[in-house]
Order: sequence, then structure tokens, then C-alpha cells
Amino acid sequence: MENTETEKRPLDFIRQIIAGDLSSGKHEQSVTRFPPEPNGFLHIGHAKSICLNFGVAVENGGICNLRFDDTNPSKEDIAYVDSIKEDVKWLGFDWGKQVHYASDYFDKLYELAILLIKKNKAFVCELSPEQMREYRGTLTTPGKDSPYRNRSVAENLEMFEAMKKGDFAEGSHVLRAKIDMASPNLNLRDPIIYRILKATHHRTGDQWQIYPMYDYTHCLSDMLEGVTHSLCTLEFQDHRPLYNWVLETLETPCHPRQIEFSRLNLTYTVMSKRKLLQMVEGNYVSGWDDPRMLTLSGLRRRGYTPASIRNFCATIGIGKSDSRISMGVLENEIRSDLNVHAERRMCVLDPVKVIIDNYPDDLIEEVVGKNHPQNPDKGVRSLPFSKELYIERNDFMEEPPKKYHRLGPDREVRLRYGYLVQYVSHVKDESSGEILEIHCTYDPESKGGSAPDGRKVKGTIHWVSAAKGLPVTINMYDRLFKVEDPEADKDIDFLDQLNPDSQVVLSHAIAEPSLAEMKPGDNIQFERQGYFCLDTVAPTKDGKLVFNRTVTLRDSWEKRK
RNA sequence: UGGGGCGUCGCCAAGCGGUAAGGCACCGGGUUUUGAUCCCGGCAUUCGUAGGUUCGAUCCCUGCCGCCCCAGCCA
Repeated sequence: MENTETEKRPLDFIRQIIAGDLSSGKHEQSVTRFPPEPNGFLHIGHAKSICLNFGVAVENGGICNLRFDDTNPSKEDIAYVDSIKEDVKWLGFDWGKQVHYASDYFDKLYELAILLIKKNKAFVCELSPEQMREYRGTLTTPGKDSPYRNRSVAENLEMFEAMKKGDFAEGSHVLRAKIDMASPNLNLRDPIIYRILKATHHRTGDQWQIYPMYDYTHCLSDMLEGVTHSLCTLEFQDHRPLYNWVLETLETPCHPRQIEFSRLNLTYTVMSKRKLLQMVEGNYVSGWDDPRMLTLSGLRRRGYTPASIRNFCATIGIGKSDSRISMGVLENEIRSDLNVHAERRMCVLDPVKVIIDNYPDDLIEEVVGKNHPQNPDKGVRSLPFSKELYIERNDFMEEPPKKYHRLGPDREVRLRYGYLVQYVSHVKDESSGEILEIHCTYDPESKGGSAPDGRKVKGTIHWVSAAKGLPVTINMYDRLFKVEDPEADKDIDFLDQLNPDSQVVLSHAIAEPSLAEMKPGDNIQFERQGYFCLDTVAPTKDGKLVFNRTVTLRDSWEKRK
């Protein structure tokens, strides 16, 4: 008992509040919601919110609705709702019987707006956008009342009806809440709650000419769904008084509590949908699902697993301070998941030929490799071994430093699961300095890689048979930006800080033949290189399999150099 | 210069008046046919800062400093 208690991660402040409301009897069940606007793809920042909202439901036996906040038809699209549903499902969460839409509540919202007018708490305003800005005042000076603020209830009702019917031009009239133009909180200076938009909505078509604004819609949607805790990000803190005003003024039977937490930022990337859209539209990336994008679809294609993302969200926690998490934390989560689940294979990324002089010319032997070093249940596979092989170009050095324990003049190394080989000579192109081939002899007694006499061979390198190897293409992905915070300097366009080497295509890589059996999306570790997955969008190109590098292995050798 | 927030180890983050959890990173050491994994050990006399209250403060109060958000008919 005590052990499980102390080993558990302490509850974050939001879960503490919810646990308190449940134990005090304020609520019998928690109801949360994940409310994306269908105007872009979900990214890792949304995953934090999804894991929080759906996580709370799972942990407390509560409910979490998936609700599309679709109140702005000019920016939204059905394609986005489809991708969002797919991503939430992929992450491992279940929204139950139905998906909710703010647009489902348009009728109800309209009725409530009429009620607001009848309570003399809303009015139709004809100020132009420019005038509206002037009347709003500034951060330090109060605004002034709109000249239309004291229209009669009857006239407001009539004009709002006319707005709905489409009698007015877009931008000419709005419905405003009547609160306080002198409020130090700008959100309370008679905020607009309905505007005219002559756009076709992806669900309601041309049924409406007026659309409710976020502040008015969100709290009422929460209320209508019986949400108990409405969790959102910090920038909405100033909106909370308005959220509460609407519910109080309308005297709604249910009043959800809005609680804010800080949004996720990661080093070497940007998180706003607007900027991601900009990269997509400007062709800086191949699309929303480009493996370098921190969108869920990009991460999925990169080879990240749902569990790794859920674990990431759990380890960063929920708080209220502005933060920027190192990309290394995310990478660590996928490494630890894949270390356990991904089978191992060998693939030479940048090949250089090795010829084993004393090996029979036409012999091809089969050697046995473990699919996982720590998990025998993953089984074994056989690997063809032949006279000519490929090894990694950087696994040979003409003048190796002391600590380098790979191949070099007079050195012996182990070809993993193969044989121990001894360097004999090498051939190089004198003009370019490129190593053309390396000659070795093998110890026939060392099959499998063990030294018959127990001699110590420090280096073990991977290899692929030249005769049986499978040519593949590899996308080597790296961080998208050159700097930790691409948005830090306001004078520099974030697009100018893109990392030009974020994608390097290796078209001469050679993999062991068993890779031919892989299916798109399969995760694999190429020993000594990293984790890769067979691309899902274009698994083959020019007849060759295409692998995406998810993340490198930790490399303490590379680090000490 | 108005209002709303935030400030605990390099990065996150517990702590809720009784004398600084944990993770990542980092540094040592061990095992290892992946320089991977795994294992062991180290890593804040100090909680933005200055005062105050208290037997006792990271936790309460006050001032100061720093950072973030707000003037869309976006969400």
C-alpha cells in the first residue's frame, strides 16, 4: 500500500482539483472535453491536452468528449475533422458513442442570444471594425460606449433577426454583450458574440449567415454537455471572467469550471498551427505529415509510437509556468519504447566494400542473428555471409585514434554474428582519398563471432553480404530548425532558421535481405545506427524500400569526439 | 505606465508552515558479440530578490526585479 502510494507520480494541480471535487461530492463524475478547431492538423502540443482530458476521464471513470469547435467556417474544413479523429484514435483514446460539434448547438446558441437580448445584456452594433477598435480603448485607457448600446430590446431583437436572415452585409453588424467598456480586462469591453459570415459551413452548409464567437460558444457548449472541468491553455486566463459572465447572466443550470495550464513548447521546433500551415503551404516540408513535423501524423510517419507520446506527456507533467522542453526528452521516450519492442536488423547506411581473401569465392553461408538481444521470444533469423561484404564507411580508419575500436590497419574486429576478420590491406583512390575496398582474412573457427581461443576483440561492427544485400533508400531526419527557439528573435523570420540538413537522403544503403518482409509503419532498429520505420506514404521508391530514421541510438562515442 | 499569470538543479517538476521527491541531461564505475540496452554511485546547506510574521517559511504578508499573455468581426 505505502509502496504503491509513494511510487506513484504525484497528481498535477488540475487532477488534484478534480479529485477534490469528486471526493467532496461536488461532482459524481468528471466530464472533460478535448475541443480542437478543425483548421489544421493536431500536433504534439494537442497531445498534451488530449492526454490530460482523456486521461482524467480514464483515471476517474469519467467522460471526455471530442468536440469540434467549428464556429468559423472560413478557416475550417472537413478534411481536418477527419484527420483529427484519426489522430485521437491513434493516440489510443476513445470518445465514446458520438463526436460533438459546436455547430450542433447553433440553434440553441441562437435562442440563448435572444434571451441575452431580452435580458438587455446584448445589443446589435453597427460600428465598423475600425471604429470598433477606436471605441475599445487601449490597455491603459478605458473604452467608450458604442452609440448603438442603448437600442431598445425590441429593436435589437428585430435587427438580430435581420442579421440571421442575411439582410445585412458581412462586417456591417455584430451582436455584442453589454458588459463594461471601462473594464481593465479588454475581453469584457462589450465583446462581440455574433458576427455575419457569408461562408459555407462544412456541416451546416448555407443554413447560417451569422456565426457565434468562441467566447460565447465555448462556455455554452461546455454547459450543454455537462462538462465539469473545462481545461484550456494559459492564454485563455483573461477570458475566464467572460466565460463565467455568459453562464451567470444566462443563469444556466450547469456552470463548468475553467482551469488553465501552460502549453507545450519544444526546442528546435515551432508549435503554432499558423506557422505549421505556413511551412506546409510554402513547401518547406512535404505536408502536414512530413516526418520532420511535430504533428501527430508527422510523428506517426516518423516512427513514433502512441505509447511513446503518451509517456512523454506523462513525464513532462501539467503546470502553469512557461516552459520549453528539450527535444531530447521526446527522443528518450521513443528510444525506451522501441528498445523494448523493435526487432534488430543490420543495414549499412554508407557502404564500403570488404573482401575476405581467404573465404571461398562462391560460398554463401548462413549465420544466425538474434532479433532482440534481451528478449529470446523475438526469435532469430539467418543472415547470408559471403566473400564480399559491405561495412559502414566510418567503421574503417587508415589512422585510427587510440580509443577507436573498429577496423584499421593491423586490427581485428568482429563482424556481428559472422566471423572475426583481420585487416590485410586496403585500396584507395589517391586523388580523392576515397577508400575503395578493404581486404581482410577471416578466422574460420570464429563462426558466429566468438573467438575460439577466448581472445578479446573489442570492436563489433555490422555488415551486409554484397551478394545478397538489399539496396534501400534511407531518409535521415534531424531537427527542423537550427536554433532552440526559432521564435525568440522577433526580427528574424522563423523560416530563415530552418535546418538545411533536416532531411538527408541516403540512396546507396544496403540492408540485410530479411528487411524485404517489412510492412509499412513497422519499427525496426538498425544495429548501431538507430530506430527506423518503413515509410507509410511511399514505402517504395524506384523499386527500393524507403526507411525513415525515427531517432539515433545514444552515441557516447560520437559525443566524446 | 491597465489587467491577468509565472519565477524550486542545465530542462521539466514535486512540495500545500516543520527543515528540498522524481524524471531527463550531465559526471564517475560495472556488465555487454549494438561505443546500444542494463546495473551501481554522484549531482540544489538552497527555493528570483529584499524585508516582515513565526520557535521554525520554498510554503503566510509587503516591496522590488525578471519573464509570459491581452487592444481579431480567430480559437
